[in-house]
Amino acid sequence: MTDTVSTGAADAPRYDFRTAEPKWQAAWDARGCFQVNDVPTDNRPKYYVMEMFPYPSGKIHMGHVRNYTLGDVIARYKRARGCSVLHPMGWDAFGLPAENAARERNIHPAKWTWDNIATMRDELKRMGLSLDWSREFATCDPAYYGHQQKLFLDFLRVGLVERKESWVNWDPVDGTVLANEQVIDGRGWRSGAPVEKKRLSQWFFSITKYAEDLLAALGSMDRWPERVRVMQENWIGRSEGARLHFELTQPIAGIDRGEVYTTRPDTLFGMSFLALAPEHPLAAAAAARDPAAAAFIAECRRLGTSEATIEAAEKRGFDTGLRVRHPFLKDATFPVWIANFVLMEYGTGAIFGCPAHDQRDLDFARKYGLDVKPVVLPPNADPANFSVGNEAYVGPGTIYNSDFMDGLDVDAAKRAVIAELERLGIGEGVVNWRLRDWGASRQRYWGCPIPVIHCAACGVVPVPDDQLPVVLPDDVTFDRPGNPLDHHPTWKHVACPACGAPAVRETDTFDTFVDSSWYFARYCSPHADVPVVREAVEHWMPVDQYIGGIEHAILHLLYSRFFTRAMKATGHLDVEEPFAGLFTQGMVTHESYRAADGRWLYPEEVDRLPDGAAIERNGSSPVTIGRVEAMSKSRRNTVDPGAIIARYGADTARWFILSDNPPERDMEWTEAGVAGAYRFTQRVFRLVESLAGGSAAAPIGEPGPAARNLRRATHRTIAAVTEALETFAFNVAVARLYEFANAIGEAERASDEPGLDWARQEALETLSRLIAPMMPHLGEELHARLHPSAAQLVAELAWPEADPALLTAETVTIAVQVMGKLRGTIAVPPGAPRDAVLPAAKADPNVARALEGKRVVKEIYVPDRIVNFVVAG
RNA sequence: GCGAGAGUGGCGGAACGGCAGACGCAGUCGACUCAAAAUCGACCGCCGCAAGGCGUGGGGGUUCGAAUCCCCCCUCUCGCACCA
Repeated sequence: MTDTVSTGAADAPRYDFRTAEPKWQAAWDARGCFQVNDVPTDNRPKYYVMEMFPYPSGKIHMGHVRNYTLGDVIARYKRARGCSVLHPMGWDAFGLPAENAARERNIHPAKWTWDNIATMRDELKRMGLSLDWSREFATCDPAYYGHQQKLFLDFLRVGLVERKESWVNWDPVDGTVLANEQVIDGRGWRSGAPVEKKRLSQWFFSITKYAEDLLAALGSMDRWPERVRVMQENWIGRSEGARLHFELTQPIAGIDRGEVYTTRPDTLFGMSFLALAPEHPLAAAAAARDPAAAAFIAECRRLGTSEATIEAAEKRGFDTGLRVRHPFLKDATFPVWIANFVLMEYGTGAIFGCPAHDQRDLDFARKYGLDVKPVVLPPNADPANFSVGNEAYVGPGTIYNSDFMDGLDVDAAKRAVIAELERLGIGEGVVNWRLRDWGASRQRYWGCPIPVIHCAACGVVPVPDDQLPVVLPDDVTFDRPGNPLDHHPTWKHVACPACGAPAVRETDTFDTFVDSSWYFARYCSPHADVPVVREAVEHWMPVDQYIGGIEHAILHLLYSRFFTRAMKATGHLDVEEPFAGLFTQGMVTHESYRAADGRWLYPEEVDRLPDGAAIERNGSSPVTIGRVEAMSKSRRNTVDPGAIIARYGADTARWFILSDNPPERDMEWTEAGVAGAYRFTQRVFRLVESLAGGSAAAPIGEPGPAARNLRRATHRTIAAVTEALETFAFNVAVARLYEFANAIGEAERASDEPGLDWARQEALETLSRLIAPMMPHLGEELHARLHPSAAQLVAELAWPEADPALLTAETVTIAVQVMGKLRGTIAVPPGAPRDAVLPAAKADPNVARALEGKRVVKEIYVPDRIVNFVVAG
């Protein structure tokens, strides 16, 4: 055949993604390319890749596109590498926005949610993701949440769930309780309203029972980002110290002592006061007899955690007039204060204050004129002169002024004092955790009902398994504040399953984080009539690669780790860690635009001028170009994926999003970048068109140099792209494919030498397959054009293998340095011997000039890399 | 304050201790066009006419050789933050 190099023709064939993309999506679908069995029927290695499932808020956004593209590249690559790949998708479908829509627009939350799911499913399908759609589910479906109720009841049976009264975070705007994890800087994570403290009866998952294990396991999770592990570590917050009690000189309201937790028991002799959290029972006892104390406590509560944050530096206290005895100093007593900086949630809600060696205690002591008595002497300090000013001494040193601890260092003193406290029976060494149990009750309609019944006679009665699922009623109204389930005329009134007497259903629903704490397990057997089928989860779990945003570093990921352990404890599965590998992607950002009158403008409302300035599209008034920041509706710097896919195709969107930068960093979405990616799809298509479908035979004799070089480029690209995909360096994989396309284009221009078409055929075929994880539709289209009668799709083909013999170039260029500075390059065969290379290096004119008149004292030669002459003088 | 990460052309970014800036975007010039778009070709770190010099946040060090390893410092981003 002859080479018909079509370059630059105006009528060059154009890749029509509008017909190609639906065509290949239908082909994958028809052949069930991405479906796997719950329990394997072959012995291929399993690979479970999953992205965080979306909340069906309306339409997909660019963050989804990035997330699902990343996962899809991995899924397609692993499939080509011979794995049986589980790649599922579903919907995190319960949540407050659905109720807000109901209140604001009078749409039922279920309808709003299912309509959004339909829209978003459609959009995801247009992306050409290699998902097993037969596993799709939504968490708002009783077929899902009924099993969640079963899990809850199982957890209840083994004591991993309990109902207890506690101080909770109350969001006055959303009208619900929030978990600690959902309070950001003292404000509700959704509403942004200052959170109040309330005492309520709530359901708690006993996540603290696994504190030790959740922390210890982080150490071996080497495929998680360091960042996330550290965040979880801090959140779990292990500390070692002592718990001890102080006797009150006079009991109050039946209380005769106060218990504190400290990590510095070695400073016990430096005590000058005891401080209570405002919510502490002893504080309440003091308030009961002293209106001033009550007023102080009320003031603390009114300020709440939110404004307390703003006033963080301001320490406030109230002296109750109570006094406690020191455990070791016979006659010493100390005042008991209520202090706003002591947290009821941590330790025992009470501390002993040692101002000399704790900055907070020192600030407090200075403000209220309390004693400051040093008991740790810094190295080389003079005990007669050492004193503490406005900075507490928290470093190492020798204990003094401390009776039996005198002369010990800090660690030895801690051991000594704990031993003494234990001997006297007034305290003990303990490990303390910052982690709290997970309060999961929410006073909301659009969530999974908590399957218990409250009976006046029997107490809390679990709903019997055979009455599950407890289904949400459809006929609810949103015309008044509060929980519609509670307002419903009949739903909550049921007979007690134990005694048959009239009883009341629990009207709280679960925190939606419960829904997402086990969905990865449900995907393994999504249609089973039990929560999970053991055989299926044992085959597929853990998730080999989980991908999502960093914003879930604590909440979702920690809850899921807990749930997996609890499911193991209740016999549902047999793994501890749900996610063996975790990848956290960066955000998608965009420039923001502002009109002269301050209105934010969408990118499509703005035109860029050649000089870089911007004007409004319909009016030519100037536009201020703002910062590049995360896409958000409020700043209107969003780009609708649906519009991009309609205009450029899914492959272009996928290619650009992968090519821009490393996936863990924030990427900037730009129109120019998308256009560049689109041009590449057309260029690659033209390369294949130019070969015009024939299959070229191998040459009889030795192929020409252009053919040989192209073959080497082909095999080196296979190796390079493989390596890049293995390490998540998708931007590098893209770069290697650009280079490869350039190499193919160059070969095209070579003379019609023997074997060139044959080498081009191999190159293009390889290109179609290497490109397919990123641009699957284009990959199929190229493959079909190269092999019009092919029986298999690229999606069904194995990954190309690089021939090791073709991985090195025929000649290598070696850099020649003199004293570490580059003076020239020489071309030699790979692995050329030292005594052939060094004379050639010296013969290079530039090198010769640099060596002139110098004495070479050392010659460094690293084969295929470098020559370096070290000279004297 | 504590912790984690990052500083490389106009921009995004490449680079087992071995030719810094691959690849893309933007830009410049040229070809093809009546013209434009598209396409194709060439150029594209800084200073310099050139020879050459200088260059990976700054300063030291190790090495024949450092963006890369070690020490000190600076800046930025993110997370946590009264946790006793």
